[in-house]
Amino acid sequence: MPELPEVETTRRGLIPWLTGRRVRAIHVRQPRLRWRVSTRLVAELTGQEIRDVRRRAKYLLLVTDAGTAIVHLGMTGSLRTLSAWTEPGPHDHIDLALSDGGYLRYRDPRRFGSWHWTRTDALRHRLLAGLGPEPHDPAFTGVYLHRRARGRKVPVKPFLMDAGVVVGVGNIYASEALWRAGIHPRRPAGRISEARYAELTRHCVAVLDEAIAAGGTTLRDFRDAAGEPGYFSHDLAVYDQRDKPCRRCATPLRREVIGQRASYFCPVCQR
DNA sequence: ACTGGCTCCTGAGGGC
DNA sequence: TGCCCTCAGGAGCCAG
Repeated sequence: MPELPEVETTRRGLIPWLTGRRVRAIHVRQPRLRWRVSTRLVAELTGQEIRDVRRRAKYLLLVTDAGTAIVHLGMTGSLRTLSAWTEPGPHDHIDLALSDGGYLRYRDPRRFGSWHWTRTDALRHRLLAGLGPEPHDPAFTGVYLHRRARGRKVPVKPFLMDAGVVVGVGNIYASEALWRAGIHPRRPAGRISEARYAELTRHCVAVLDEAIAAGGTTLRDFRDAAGEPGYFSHDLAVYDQRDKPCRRCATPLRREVIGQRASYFCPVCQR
């Protein structure tokens, strides 16, 4: 669930609670996430002061002098801050006890998320090394997308969701950006003009920015660091809106599976 | 190099 | 009320 806006909303909420705090202790109640949480992470993160909370793609980076914890929220993960201890629920897998008496609590019912530890430059970690540009990176342009798409037959929607192409655009915002750009999600990536790709990059950035401003999209699980849902759900033009009238042309919106993912679009104004 | 398909896991919601 | 089925915001990995 968390796409870039949800991860960024979480990051912004965590910063005032984490930076400058020391990790007093780590409680891993369930180490079996997407990958097993390493004992090395627990050993080396304990006692460290968190210098900064950064984000690369949908990964959150807890930066310390000894190394960096690389956290992914998967589909249902959330990080919450607690000012005092409360009894953990069944899916509260990891707690960081902080030096000010607070806690950072990781909840993830489906356990598709992950926690990694690296002593060196996190951006060179194998999970991050091959990622494409951030949507806000000046390198993310129509020229860039057009070049990357050359010869590709894959539908543009899964192309846009490929983190090797551009990061952070997941199933919701890919549908939204394509609707705004008037591009059919099934159109082969290699058959879109540079000008249309330029338009698409602008819509990607705009929809992600609007979602961040609204605190993200909560469909069911997402909560920010304070436990609050995001409000961008009200502004979704197509995602999860099957049969509702298109906001532009009133045609009933369609839902089709493209690349194994539910996709929502207007069959008339997206070409 | 691409492409499509599978996989990990739990819970919500709909139909009967 | 309960059972069964389908679906869910990610993305690494594999075979062809």
